[in-house]
Amino acid sequence: MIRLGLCCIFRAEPIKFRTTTAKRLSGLGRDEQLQILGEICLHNALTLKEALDYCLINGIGDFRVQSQINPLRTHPSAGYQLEELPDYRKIIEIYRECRQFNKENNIRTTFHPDQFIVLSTPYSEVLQASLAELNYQAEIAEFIGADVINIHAGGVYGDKPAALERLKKQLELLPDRIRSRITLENDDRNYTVSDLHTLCKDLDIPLVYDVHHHRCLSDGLTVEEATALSLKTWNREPLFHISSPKEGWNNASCQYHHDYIAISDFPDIWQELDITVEIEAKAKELAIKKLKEELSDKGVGIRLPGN
DNA sequence: AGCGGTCAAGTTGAT
DNA sequence: ATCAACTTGACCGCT
Repeated sequence: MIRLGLCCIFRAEPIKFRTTTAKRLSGLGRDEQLQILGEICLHNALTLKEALDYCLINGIGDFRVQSQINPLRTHPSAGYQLEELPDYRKIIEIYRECRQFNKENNIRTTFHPDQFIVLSTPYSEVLQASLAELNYQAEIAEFIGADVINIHAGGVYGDKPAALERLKKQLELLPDRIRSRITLENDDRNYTVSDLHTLCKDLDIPLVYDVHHHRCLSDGLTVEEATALSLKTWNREPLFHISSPKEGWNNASCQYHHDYIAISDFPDIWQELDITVEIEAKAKELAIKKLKEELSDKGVGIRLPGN
């Protein structure tokens, strides 16, 4: 059974998360900044609940929460703690309601911090900023019951083994709230499944297999082999990613995501697995609807939320 | 109301 | 040395 995952936002549904910028806040007093940030965080908490409601009604069993659910949370000047926000009790209460809702309805949630989180970095300032961001996302993950915080391995710095060694060391030092949720994903520039699976096995870190990245940056493994290696790293329902290239597989720039998923890009070998597949397609919920119908037509079971 | 310019962060690689 | 590409819209400020 395949659990389909929606990533962060909607294409057609009027479910909108808000954000702001440090520049906009920079001219304001601290109280005014916190007022605005508090309004946005409250709005985003309510919007998260709306998104989860949508998932339940529409047979989507997994939702990826965007990193900016608390905008500028760890920014050097505008950053804040939840407790500083005017409505923080209400915000936390809504997160807890989301957790309960997800538990009752079998909806999985995940986080995917973006490219600025680099545990392989040799620079202590980059590392500290990365850890602060992971800590924030882990706090929200704990509130809402998310079991995955998925990151990339980061840069190479001209020496991949050394970079992997730094990554390994930092992973081992993570506090449990982060460590128990952290996963590593193969990317389309530097680190493949082949590069990562040993580290993942050694540290019991699940490997999120992105088959699109694998097709962009090959490592000699077949899709079947990479799938098998990744599956072995999971102690719970495995999480994989898929997308289709905007310009087709023969184009040099294969990294751009298409609006929809071509059913031919969905690996045959995945069809019989019990996995979560997050759908990285720009048409968002519309792409999931289409893929869900096409998979069902092929007889592939879809794990629906709701019971 | 509509549109264009702008937005925290790291790393790589093209120019 | 500089800067676009990752991804990606949402928001502000100007017509």
